[in-house]
Order: sequence, then structure tokens, then C-alpha cells
Amino acid sequence: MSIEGLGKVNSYRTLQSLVYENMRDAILSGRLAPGQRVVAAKIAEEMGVSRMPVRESLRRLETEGLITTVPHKEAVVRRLSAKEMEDIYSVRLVLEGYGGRLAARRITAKEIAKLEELTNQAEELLAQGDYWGVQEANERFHKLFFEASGSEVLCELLRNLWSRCYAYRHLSAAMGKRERIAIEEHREIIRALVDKDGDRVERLVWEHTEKAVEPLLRRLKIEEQREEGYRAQEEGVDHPGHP
Amino acid sequence: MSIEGLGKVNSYRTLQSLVYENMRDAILSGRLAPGQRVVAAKIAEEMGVSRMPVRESLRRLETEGLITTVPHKEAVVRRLSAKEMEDIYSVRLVLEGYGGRLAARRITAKEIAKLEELTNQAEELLAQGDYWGVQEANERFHKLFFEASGSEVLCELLRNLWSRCYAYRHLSAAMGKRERIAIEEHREIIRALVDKDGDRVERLVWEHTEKAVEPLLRRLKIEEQREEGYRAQEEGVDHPGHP
DNA sequence: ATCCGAGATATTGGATCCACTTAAAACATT
DNA sequence: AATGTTTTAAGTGGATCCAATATCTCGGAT
Repeated sequence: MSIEGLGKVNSYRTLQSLVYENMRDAILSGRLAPGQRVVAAKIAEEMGVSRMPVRESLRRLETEGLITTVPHKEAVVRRLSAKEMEDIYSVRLVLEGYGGRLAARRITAKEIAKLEELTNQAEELLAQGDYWGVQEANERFHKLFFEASGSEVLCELLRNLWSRCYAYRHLSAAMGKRERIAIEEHREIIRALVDKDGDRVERLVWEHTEKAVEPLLRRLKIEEQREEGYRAQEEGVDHPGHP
Repeated sequence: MSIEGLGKVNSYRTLQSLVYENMRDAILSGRLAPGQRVVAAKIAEEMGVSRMPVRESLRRLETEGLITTVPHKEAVVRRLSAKEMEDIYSVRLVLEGYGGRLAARRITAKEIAKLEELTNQAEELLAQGDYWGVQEANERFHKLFFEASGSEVLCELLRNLWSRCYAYRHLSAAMGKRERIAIEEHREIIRALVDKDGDRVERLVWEHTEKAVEPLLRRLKIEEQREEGYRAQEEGVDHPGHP
């Protein structure tokens, strides 16, 4: 009936939406890791609800691309191959660039101030060696940035693409190697926004995102190969190809 | 239990997926028109199934942006304002342009032949005055075109954007005014693909889509104003603003 | 020893039931 | 007649039950 610690449940939210958010959060945070099986009954019991709202949530997560289901078999948290990750990032690149172009035309002084604040925050956190904090601040920068585009459709798509790779964000932690430069690039983007120079914003976002994704992809490919190695060892097969 | 005329239902497809496709088709075709209310129980009865698979389908359609639901109230087929339509088209523009750029690098001779065939088909249909047929052929051209990009992510997003405005396609019927030119533009895009000139493909797609959307938007705006006029008349209010 | 098939088990898919929310309609009150 | 209130109807949200299907296990035949 009620989810512990969430107070008055039935006041205005449906159970289904709460379960959905809970599951989504679990996936993004990594509590439900990519490849892990998701059993509706288990989730339902854990949350103290029936299977019904869980099933509806599963459908939503499925159409968002966060889980995959096979009829009568199972639902698993979706795993991304390096190729898929690359595709997602390249589309994000294009869309964020376009968002930047739009933002340059309509961003307000207030929003720019907020972007500057986030950049300063990131800088401070970097000085303290809090790399995770830096990443979080940078994420908020990007989110705010594309929301300034004024296109709800664009935001929706970007949020989706974002959430699909969020569970892999630990792979893109640069641990001091790139953060310095990334923050400088953010400042440059802000300058271009102030100048209302859409072309320049777009180009800068392109370069910026491209550089950010490169190490992530490299690591993902390494992980993939390592895992394939394991599997080969276990199964006694040398190259089973992708499942 | 069984949907009439669909044969062996439980062999490999789930009822839910059949209901989903049915509903989606109804929305795209206009049988369920934008703004129309969708009552789960009614749909269930019509299709001869229980409400369960209908509810799951509704969740999917909702996250795809084809319907909107208000908790405990109702589900309605989503209506697009001119602004939303404009946003969707501008994102489509960007993505299709990018898809073209990718396609230029990897499209095969066979795919190009198929594109040419579709263009010829469109031309024939135009000569016969079958404007609807022309539109359909052109749609298939676009679909095949962006599928040649090789990016599943990109295709998924474009399919979604496509489906969101599909119910409004009658508004973009040019009835002979533009089809001639559109077909010529398709041929030019094909030429650029043959030359593997990604930049040119992207530019051509931009221009092409931009020209196609303009009349649609104009008509949508006119419809919007007319409807507002009706409402003002009915309610005796002069300008109630957007709901 | 290996392969195959018949139960047993786990889990999803679908139907039905009930409770709760919202709106609409009927009614009463001023 | 207009307005506020109660009753009624319609429809969603959630729980539970049953059926269908896939996987697993174990015993038997070759």
C-alpha cells in the first residue's frame, strides 16, 4: 500500500509513477546494473506494492530504452555496446550543438549567470580534488545549457539519451586529467553565448563533447574485450561473436 | 481472448504488443484523432481483450509522446501546437541532415537503387495525379534514407519524431504545387549520395525539409486561430490564451 | 557417458475484482 | 432563477487470481 518514508502516497501521485521513478533512479545510479535481471515480483515485494505498477513502469522503461524485455522470459537492464554508446554520443553531439545554437539566440542574463556559477563551483570542487563533484556540476551545466534552447522536444530527447548512458558515467571520470580543460571550455562556451554567436557555440560544443567521449569509448572497448576474453576462457570457445 | 481476423494470436506475440500496434496505427492513421479521448475499457471491449494489455499499451504510447494522461482523469490523443510542431520539425531537420551525412559514407549501391526506384514511383504517381500515393512514396524514401545512416539510435529517434506528427500529414499535402520540385530535390540528394559528398547531402536535406514544413506550419497556425475563434464565439470570451 | 524427455519450478502475461477519484446530474435552499 | 450540496455514474489505479511459457532438474534409454 504505502512506500515507507514517502509520506502521503495517494494524495496526488499514482503508485505507478513512484515506482517508475524509483526504478529509473536505481538504474541510473547503478543500483540496478546493466545486464542485471529485473524480476517484477521481486521489485514489487521490495517496494511493498503489487506487480501491476511495476509492470507499467517496466513498459515505460522499455520504451525509453533503459531495459529490454523478452516475452515470457525476462527483463534485463539494458547494456550498451561500444558501437551503441558511440551512436548515442554522436547524436547527442549533434543535438547539443543545435541546442547551443538555439540557446545563443534566446538565453537570458540570469541563465548565463547560473551557468557561470556552476562553472565556478566545478572549479572549486576540482581544487579540492572532488572529481565526482566536478562531474556532477558539469552534468548540471550541460542540462541547464540545453534547457536554455527553449525546445521542449529537444530537451526530452537529450534527457533520454543522457539517461541511457548515465550508468556508464564512471567510465568517463578523468580524475584530474581533463577536468581543468573541460572547465576552460565551458567558460569559452559561455563567452560565445554572451556574444550570441550561434555558430561558435555549436562548434565549441562539438569539440567539447567529442573530446569528452573519446576516453569513455576507449575504456568501454577495453571492458568489452576483457569480458569477451573471460567468456572465451569460461566456455572454451575462442570468439563467440556478439550475442 | 482473440482479436478477430488476426489468426493465431498466442503463438509468439503477446496480446499487449498487438494492442499496442493496433492503437498506434489508429493514432497515426487518424482513426483516433488528436484531442480525442481514449477510454481503456472501450478499447479493451472493441478488441475483445481485458483492460490490462490496453493499459500497458497506453503507458508505451504515453512515453512515446503520442498520448497524454492525467492521473484518475483521462487519456487523450496528444495534440500538437504550432510551436511544438515547429520544434519537432527543426529537430528532425537536424537529425535527418546528420543521418544524410552518415549515409553518404556508408550507403550501398543496392540502397541507392532502391531510393531511385522510389523516386521513379513517386514521379509516376504524380503523373497520375495520385497525390496521396506520392506522399507515401516520399515518406518511404525518407525512411529508407535515414535507415541508411547505420545508426539505430538515430533511426529510433527519427521514427518517434515522425510518428508524432504523422496524424497531421494531410496538412502538408501540396496537391501538385510542390511535389514536382520535391522529387527533383530527392534526385539531387541521390546524386550527392553517389558522390559520397556528406556536406552536400546534409545541406540538401536541410533545404528540402525546410521547404516541406513551411506550408504545413502555415496551415496549422491558421487552424489554430480558427479554432480559437470558434471557442471565443462559443464561450463569449475574446482571447482565453492557451489552455 | 551422453542425450533426450517428463515433471517441477520460476516468472511472465492476462482477466477479474474492488477501491478510489473525478465529473456530471439531480436536488434542495435561499 | 441562481447557487450550493448531495447523489450517481463513469473510469482509472491497484491487488489478486489463474493460465501460459520458459528454464531447470532428474531419471531413463541408447
